[in-house]
Amino acid sequence: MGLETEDLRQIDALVGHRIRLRKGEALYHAGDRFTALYAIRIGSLKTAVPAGEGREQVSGYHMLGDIIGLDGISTERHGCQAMALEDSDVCVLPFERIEEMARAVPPLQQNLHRLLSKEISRDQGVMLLLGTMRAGQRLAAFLISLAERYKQRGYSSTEYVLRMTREEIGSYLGLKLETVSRLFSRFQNEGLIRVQGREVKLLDPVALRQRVGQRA
Amino acid sequence: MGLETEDLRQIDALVGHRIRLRKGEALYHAGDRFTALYAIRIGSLKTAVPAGEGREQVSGYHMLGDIIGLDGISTERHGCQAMALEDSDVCVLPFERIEEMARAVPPLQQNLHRLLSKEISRDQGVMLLLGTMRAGQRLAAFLISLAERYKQRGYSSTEYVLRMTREEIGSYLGLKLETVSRLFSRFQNEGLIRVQGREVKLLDPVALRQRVGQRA
DNA sequence: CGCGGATTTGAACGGAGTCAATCCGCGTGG
DNA sequence: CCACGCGGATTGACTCCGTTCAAATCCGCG
Repeated sequence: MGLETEDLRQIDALVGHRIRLRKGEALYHAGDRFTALYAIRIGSLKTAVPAGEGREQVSGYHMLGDIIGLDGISTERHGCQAMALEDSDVCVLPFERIEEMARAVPPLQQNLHRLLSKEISRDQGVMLLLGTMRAGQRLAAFLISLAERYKQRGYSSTEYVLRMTREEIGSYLGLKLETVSRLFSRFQNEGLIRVQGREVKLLDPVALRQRVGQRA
Repeated sequence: MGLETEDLRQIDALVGHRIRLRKGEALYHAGDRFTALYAIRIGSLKTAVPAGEGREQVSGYHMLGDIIGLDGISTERHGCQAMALEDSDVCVLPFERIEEMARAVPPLQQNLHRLLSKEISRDQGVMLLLGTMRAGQRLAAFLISLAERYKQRGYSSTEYVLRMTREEIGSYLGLKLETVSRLFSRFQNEGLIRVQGREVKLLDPVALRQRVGQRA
């Protein structure tokens, strides 16, 4: 996901400019011409793929250090929309310049490949979640994955604030918002978490993790 | 998905050796060390990611010209298993050599990036399928996608032989094998297709395509 | 020719969706 | 300052699609 500090310095060398986004503002839309990748420096974004008839599915939640836009390379057009979930700041990484530098700097080339491959692995994880897990397992997996990502970034791994609505979480997990809401309540009753609106505290991460692997 | 003839010639230059696979034989397993990508020259393979407790989910069906193994780059280990669905032949493309050549030959570099990005787009399509579609829509989408891929390769786009069992198809689509079987029967009763075992004929591709987009 | 895996089909169950009512929190304007 | 409005969240009742369990049949292959 994120890159090492060493690599960040390399990245800095090819940064174009920065873009400020207000909450709810789109960085790009599905169908827009692809020219660059974007590194998140402040805030968080969701990506959503069009699902016909104006509907859409949330395909990812991205935070500090994440690099987005990778799916646009093949068609030269973005396949999804990226929207700020809060006021955010992203760096523009012109892709042509990335390719140039990747040719000259092998470690950067490797990082790029790893980045792309990691995204593939991430997507496979989501496919597994959507294809084989029950609703409760999905939400548990989601909460744990968030915890791990916050931890990596130096934040608390047991307490965080959701940036997405119940509906967006549901869309991401292939569930309806009512189901997500009910599961939050159930997890709270079972003493696994404490929820209040978007504030979440994981009271029993171990039990939560077990939930992911079991058939209930 | 596949590459142009021009590119295939480039690829040929970096081919290692060939591997012959018998039906049911694995090209690699999840956890195996990653060293190369593989181009399918004859036959077809499925990829499957482990899903805990010996279970697994089919994550892809790959045929002539497809290149597999992309998810192993980031961790240097394969994240899934690749198994031949029939006697097959694959070319080994040592990844180190690919990276070398990509540095020297920009068009090859671009192809590699496109390849990786295309895989991400494909996965997003599957996520959409698993996250938003009903069972009937999923199978219809699957049948159509197969038709398109066969067409691209010069085969009939309305008549083909499934290489996967009902169970494997179900696993790929997030359904149980009984559901897949029932849907085949229903589609046949509705005059959309003709099925006999693994032989499928699309009688009304247009209606089938409509099925994907509607809420039933 | 017979075995075993794959497929089909039926009946009953249950988990998540749908529809609907209510509540909560927050920004906005009177 | 506070009442109002509105989007988001919660909760309940009921429905329905896909699963589960079970049995029968088909079929490829040794």
